[in-house]
Amino acid sequence: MLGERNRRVLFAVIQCYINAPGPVGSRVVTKKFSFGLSPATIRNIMSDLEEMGYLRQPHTSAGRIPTDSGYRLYVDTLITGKDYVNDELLLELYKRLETLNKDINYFHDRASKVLSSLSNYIGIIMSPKTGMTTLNKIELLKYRKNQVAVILFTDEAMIRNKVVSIGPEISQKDLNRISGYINSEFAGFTLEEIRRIVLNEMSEERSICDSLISEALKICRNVFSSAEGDIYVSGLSEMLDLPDFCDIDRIRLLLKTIEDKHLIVELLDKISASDGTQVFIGSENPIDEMKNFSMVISTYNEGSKPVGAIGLIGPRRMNYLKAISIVDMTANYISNILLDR
Amino acid sequence: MLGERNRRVLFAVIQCYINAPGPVGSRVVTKKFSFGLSPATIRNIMSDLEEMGYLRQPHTSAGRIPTDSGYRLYVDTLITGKDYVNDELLLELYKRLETLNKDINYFHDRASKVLSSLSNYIGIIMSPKTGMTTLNKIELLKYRKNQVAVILFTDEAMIRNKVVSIGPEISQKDLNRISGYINSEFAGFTLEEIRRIVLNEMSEERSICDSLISEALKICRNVFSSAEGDIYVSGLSEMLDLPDFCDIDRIRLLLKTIEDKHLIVELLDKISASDGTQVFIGSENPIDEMKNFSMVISTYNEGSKPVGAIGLIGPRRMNYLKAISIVDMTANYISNILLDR
DNA sequence: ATTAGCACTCAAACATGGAGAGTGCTAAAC
DNA sequence: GTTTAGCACTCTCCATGTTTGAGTGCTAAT
Repeated sequence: MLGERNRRVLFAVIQCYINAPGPVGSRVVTKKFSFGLSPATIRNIMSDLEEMGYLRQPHTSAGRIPTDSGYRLYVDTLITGKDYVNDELLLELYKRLETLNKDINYFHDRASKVLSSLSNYIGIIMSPKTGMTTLNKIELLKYRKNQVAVILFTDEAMIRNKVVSIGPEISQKDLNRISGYINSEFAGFTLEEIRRIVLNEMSEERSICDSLISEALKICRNVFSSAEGDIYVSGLSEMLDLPDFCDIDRIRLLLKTIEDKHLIVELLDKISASDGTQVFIGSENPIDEMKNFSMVISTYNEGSKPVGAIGLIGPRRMNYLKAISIVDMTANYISNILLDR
Repeated sequence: MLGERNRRVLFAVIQCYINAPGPVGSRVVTKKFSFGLSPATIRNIMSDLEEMGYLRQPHTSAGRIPTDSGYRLYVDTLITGKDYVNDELLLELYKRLETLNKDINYFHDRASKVLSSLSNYIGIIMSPKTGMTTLNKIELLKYRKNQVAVILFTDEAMIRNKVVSIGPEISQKDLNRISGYINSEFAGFTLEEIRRIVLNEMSEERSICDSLISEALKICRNVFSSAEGDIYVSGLSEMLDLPDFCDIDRIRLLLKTIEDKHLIVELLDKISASDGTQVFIGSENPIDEMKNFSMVISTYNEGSKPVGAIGLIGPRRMNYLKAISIVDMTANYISNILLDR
């Protein structure tokens, strides 16, 4: 088992490594921390830690760097400790998120910027997956000839609009009848449920006499079809300033993965079913392309229902303390805003 | 003046350089192109071209690479030639843009992806600057207590929505009166004009008795205040695959500029006042941070009015022929779609 | 159990030396 | 006069040593 002293040395190494990349030697540890032990003793301890798999040497006769299990131990201690809230950080965060209180529009965009600028890592926010959100009401507005604007209100205050082209011209009055019908029938259902019901209905009644209903169904299918959530990413450039990104191939891979989006959307989607803040360290990362990075992810809630996810992507050598704090606090802040309205 | 033969040699060098980075030597030119001249003669010509400022040597006894003025000459020839349309490319482009015909929603996103994937450079699209677009109609829909959803229809088929919090509760009936008033008063004006008028009105009648009008003005101010256009960027990762980006600092700078957006928005905004396809080569670039890159920009129109801009960002060593073709054709395609509806 | 001392190892930084590509110049050829 | 062959020269790139410094592991003394 891992003794208290060994653990303290491990954490010392991790902290050194987070502060400055590059293998950490025994002398450095004795200088920065006062263990009251000589470098030789530290060496022995570090050797033990290596055997246990918490540290590793990039090559013989270099210092040690933490392994993923080393980080894991460290992070677990942090999380159970829960003493990570930093007043200064909290204040800064609140200051920057304050505007969200006044104006909730485009909050994804702005909140992801806050995440990244405060942490210097990549901030991501996933808007509620359409499938999870429930319909508040729908409005159909005639726009031009043959075009209808569909305004979708959800209970989560996400509004989406879409222009749908229709065959025959429909009067605003008829549009009102359609929307009234949809609202009375479907309000409170999740968009995903509605999608399924509509698809069913369509396949059942292939030959619908009433052209109005047929048009209504067509509109519904169009609007409720795309069920994917969208993610907002920011802070790429800040992240490149970190010394970890001297390697161009890593940048390439990261950018590709992020531009692709679907892998991340998938992951965040799974996460948002669960609750609490999760940390993926390097190889723990479910996304293969990201096994060189760490992620801190949490969900934000509408009431008690998780509706979206936020997170940070950074190097393995991430400042986990800070990252976890930021993600945690931001998630809470957003949840509160959503609740208050 | 520049003789025909010299010009042909210059273009040969440029084409070699575009195909593969790295200084172009006299021998290579003679091998790839059949001028019927020996390397020595080519050397003399290249020396002349250097004196005229069209080529330069990165260091003594290396081959030549084109200067910005060299590229400029080349591009000008391309543009006046106008014979750059490539059938194969055209076909591919149309195939990919076809979906836009059916569903105009999110077309920025999709069109910028087409731009980038076809060119391997960065594709950008600027949505119509709000200031330029004209109001078709506005709809105010009651959403929750104290919240009104504002749906803004413009003549350019851009729809924007926003949630506005209001003080006292207003009935849907009153909202209809407000929107009716706005529509009758402002339809056909540009959003920028409306913004100015509203601001004026507010400062003039500080003490408005009718609380309804006062609320209406508040809503207007909120909705019409943000006049900035938004840009959509894609293809960063593809671009990194080019051999030009071995240097990490360039990537950093580029990413920063793109994330910042406002510089690019400003530029595209100026452009969209004018017409036609424009090319900025390296140092010609109005944006300082982008003086290591080239841009090809064009506008797309609603009828005869330019309403947005599209473009490509690539290395100086860009395939200008292809880039100009792609931008040109895409701009035309989008304009046609906007017209047809 | 801890520590001082010492030999050993390895990467990173710097220096050295062709090889190769390309130029500029001069003198000869057309 | 234009073009070309020939040759000396220059500069980068690459591979190969050499040095330096940080850091370890081991052993013997405390």
